[in-house]
Parts: sequence; C-alpha cells; structure tokens
Amino acid sequence: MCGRFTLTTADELEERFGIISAYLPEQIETSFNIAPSQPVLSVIHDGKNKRMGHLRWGLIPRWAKDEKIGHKLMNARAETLAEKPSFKKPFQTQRCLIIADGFYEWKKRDGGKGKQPYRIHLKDEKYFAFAGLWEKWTPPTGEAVFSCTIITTEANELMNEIHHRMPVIINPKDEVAWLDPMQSNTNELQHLLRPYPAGDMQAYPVSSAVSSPKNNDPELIKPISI
DNA sequence: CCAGACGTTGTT
DNA sequence: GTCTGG
DNA sequence: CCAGACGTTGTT
DNA sequence: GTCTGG
Repeated sequence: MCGRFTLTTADELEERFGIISAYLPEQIETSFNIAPSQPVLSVIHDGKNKRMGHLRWGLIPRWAKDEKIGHKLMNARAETLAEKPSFKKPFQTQRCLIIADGFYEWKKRDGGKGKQPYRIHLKDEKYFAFAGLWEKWTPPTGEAVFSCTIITTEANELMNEIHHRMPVIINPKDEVAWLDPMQSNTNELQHLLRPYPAGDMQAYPVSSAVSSPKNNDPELIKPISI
C-alpha cells in the first residue's frame, strides 16, 4: 500500500502551503506515477520557516551503513512510530509533509490472480499532504542524502473496499502543528494520524498506474538542508 | 554481555 | 544510535 | 508499491 | 519464487 502517488501540476503551491519564495525549490518535478526511491516534493519546518524541497522517498536512518535500507522504509505504521528505532527520533523532531494530488492502491481481484489499480483523490481535486518523517544520512564519502517515509494508518470506509491500510493525509488545519519541530508531545501528534474523512475522497479504477515518463536527471534533486 | 537487526505489505 | 534476542 | 529481471565468459 | 530498480 501507498507505493505510488501523483503530483501532476505545480500551480499555486506556495500559496497552498504558505511557503515564501526564498524557501522554494528552483524546480519542481511533477509526475503521474511517483515511485519509491524517487525525489518527492516535501515541506519541512526548520524552526523558523517552512521550506519546500525534494526528499528521496525511502527513509535512510542516520546510522545506516548502506543506503539500500531505504528501499524498505518507504512506509511507517502510525501505530508504532514512537517505538521503532528507525522512526523514533524523526517522529520527535523531523516531521514533514509530502505533497500529492492523488495516490494509487491495488485491490486483489476476487478469487483469481491479478490486481486492479485504483486512483484516489480528494473530491475537490486539490492538493493534500501525506504525513511523513525525514532524515539526513551522510555516506562515508560523498554528499548527505535527505530522505523520507510516508506514514500509514487503517483504511477509512472508502479505502476499506480496496485495501485495509491507507496513507495518512493530514487535515489542512493540522499541518502547522504536525510540522512544528518544537512540538514534542507525541500523544498529541499521534492523534493527528487518523484516517482522512471518506466523504471528502473518491476512488475509481484505472487501467494502469504507470502513465508518464520518468525523469532521472539527478540535477533536478534539490534536497532540503538545514 | 555481544550480535544483529533496525520495515511494511500481504500471504500462508 | 538503540533495541532485541540469545 | 509494481515491474522486470533473474548470468558469465570473453570479445569488441 | 525472489530480488532489484524505479
């Protein structure tokens, strides 16, 4: 679940997320099918300002010897964030938003083999933000890598028809609280990680989740740095 | 104590 | 780095 | 998450 | 079947 999503335009992002121009990335990548290990558009709070930039999807813990562990850490269960060694510290101080306008989920076809992909988005078709955690990893040689994971929770009534888990979409009024690095009351933070209201979402089957060319130009990656 | 994992999903 | 299992 | 590969030797 | 890359 939560293995692919979309960000198809970059219009009015700074207004929607309240980013001042000095903290915007030089370029924003858009895609119909963003996969783990690719750069994803994110917002963090550096203690003073909100900053927008790209993070690599698949969290690499600070202590990792090999970046490959990031291939496994693209999702984090909301229920256990405070306990897991890889997520504990990021949950306390390194929370982020990951910007999207849709995501995919695959429903197993009854009886037989195969899966049917569904595209899910908000009824108003607007941007939303996944709850995420970010981390900075410095390899033995070379530049630091800024990476992130997307938090999952139980499915709401809409998603439950497709799958039993779904990514956490933060209620817009809670975005500031989620990002605030000074907020360390994990009980309150945990409360923000609930299934988004089903009535505000819609889902429909699609023929394929893969529909756009990928862009692998590493020059486009502009990691957030603090 | 050291050694080894550190994650989720879904499937069995 | 920190936790778990042996 | 899905899609796609899954291998080596030796030659250019 | 299982791993890797995107």
